[in-house]
Amino acid sequence: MSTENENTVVPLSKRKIACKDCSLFQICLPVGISGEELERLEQIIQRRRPVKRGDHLYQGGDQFRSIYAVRSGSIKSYVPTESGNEQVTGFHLPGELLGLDAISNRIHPCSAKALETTSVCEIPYDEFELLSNEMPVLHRQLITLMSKEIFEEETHTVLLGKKSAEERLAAYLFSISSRYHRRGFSASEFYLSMSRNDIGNYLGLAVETVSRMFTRFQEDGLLSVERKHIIIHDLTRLKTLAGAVPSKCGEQFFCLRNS
Amino acid sequence: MSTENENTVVPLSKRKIACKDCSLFQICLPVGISGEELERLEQIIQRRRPVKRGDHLYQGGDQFRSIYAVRSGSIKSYVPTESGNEQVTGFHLPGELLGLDAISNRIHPCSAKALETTSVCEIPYDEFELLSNEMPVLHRQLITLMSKEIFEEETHTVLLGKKSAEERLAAYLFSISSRYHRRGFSASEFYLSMSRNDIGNYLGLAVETVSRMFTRFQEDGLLSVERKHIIIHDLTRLKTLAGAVPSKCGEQFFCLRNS
DNA sequence: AAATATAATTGATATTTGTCACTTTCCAAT
DNA sequence: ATTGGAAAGTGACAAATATCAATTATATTT
Repeated sequence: MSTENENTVVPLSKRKIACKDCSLFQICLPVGISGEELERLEQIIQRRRPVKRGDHLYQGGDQFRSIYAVRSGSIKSYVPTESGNEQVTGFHLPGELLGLDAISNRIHPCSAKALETTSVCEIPYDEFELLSNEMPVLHRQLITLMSKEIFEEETHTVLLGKKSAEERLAAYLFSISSRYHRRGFSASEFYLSMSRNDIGNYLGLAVETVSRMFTRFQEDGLLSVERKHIIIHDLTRLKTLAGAVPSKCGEQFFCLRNS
Repeated sequence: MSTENENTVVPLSKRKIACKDCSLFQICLPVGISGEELERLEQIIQRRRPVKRGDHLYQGGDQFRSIYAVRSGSIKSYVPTESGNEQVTGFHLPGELLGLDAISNRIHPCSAKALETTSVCEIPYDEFELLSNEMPVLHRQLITLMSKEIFEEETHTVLLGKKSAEERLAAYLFSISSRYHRRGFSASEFYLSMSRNDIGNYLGLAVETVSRMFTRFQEDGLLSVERKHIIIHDLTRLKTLAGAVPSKCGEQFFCLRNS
């Protein structure tokens, strides 16, 4: 079962850091939400005590109660399958939401596990719904974020359906790089919080293949890799290696996460 | 460019068939929308003249204006890539929506092409938005449908990431069967409106592999296939062959489309 | 700090599926 | 009805990646 009730939750409004002061504000709530609206939203947002590496935010099959926004750290979403393997469906970095796939069914189809010590904002969905009746801007913002998520999933479908192992890893690294960059971190140097196993799983590749690709990229001088520490030497070439981009969308494609 | 402006559009309210009389009502608008609310929604819904096989509803890169619901026929969504190939991202049967991936960006990342003569309801998004401000139930319904779509995409990610060619085709046929069944058609006998090429593309397989799998299934007595005409002889075995299902979600998984 | 378990890497080999070439069947246009 | 072209099916072969096995490096625990 979920660890949901084992952690103390504290209303965000009673803590020092409010949304308007949060460094993720622009990413998490990009539309114009006015001061008063923001205050009311904050009253329902709860900040959980940080979850430790390996802890679950929720598990597949759990009742759906809240959606979550990552504040710091990172979360892996995966579909636990009967056979015991899992399929990793996504990684969530600061400013990104998770749990959106459970709204319709009120049951989490995925599990969500912290890859490191991670803190999240919890948004109890029933309260969010209630508030949204008076503040349509909240619904609109959720719809926008869900549309982005659908787009991201399609992008991943292209990756799994069309790309070679090399293109997959390149696309993956480029995506992580862009997302970190957006958050004010270096685009060319970062730590991967996920294991090679998780990366391979997410990309539909064997761990060994991921290792070999890292080795190849390093031999080619594209990047330096030492375990989880990555330095990209040529971002342009990385993007090229990542391959096929939807035509006509042009830069839109790569900039979506950043807009 | 899009064919969007080449077709005559007629307000649905001026036509004989209204939502409440539509056989897809339960599928397209499953939540309780009251009589008055429905009428107001219908006033903005437009029914396009049927689109012919091969015609586009919109193309990748087009400006986003509306979301669409399929009334009859079928639509293929695909990401056109620079290299000229495409990645098929989904098939839309009667009662299903498309265009949800374009809401955030206001540009269609995918193209949508009719697989046969198809009629759709067009929902101009700006007007839908305006109406939703007064009728939060509309927003709620859209959010529910988007959540389902995200879930479906995750299911497809599991297919592409973990399943063998045999499992992929079995899962595909089972999905189509369930969706037709839900619409009051036979679960065991149907026509596939999409080509082997499209199926293979969608499933991340070569056309030839799809052909071989059909042959194998037929030799095994699982089904009869004659071009696009399919008769499933053993739905239970088909479901078993389709393989991995998220644990704990149990029947939820397969019943989602039906609830 | 040592011991143990976990994760990552590398090489050798196997397997699945893709590619290519060709044939057959079907559908649509004349 | 005929014909041309696309779609589907089949076999032979190739290639990419998975699997297996072994080693090394790195965390984690005691």
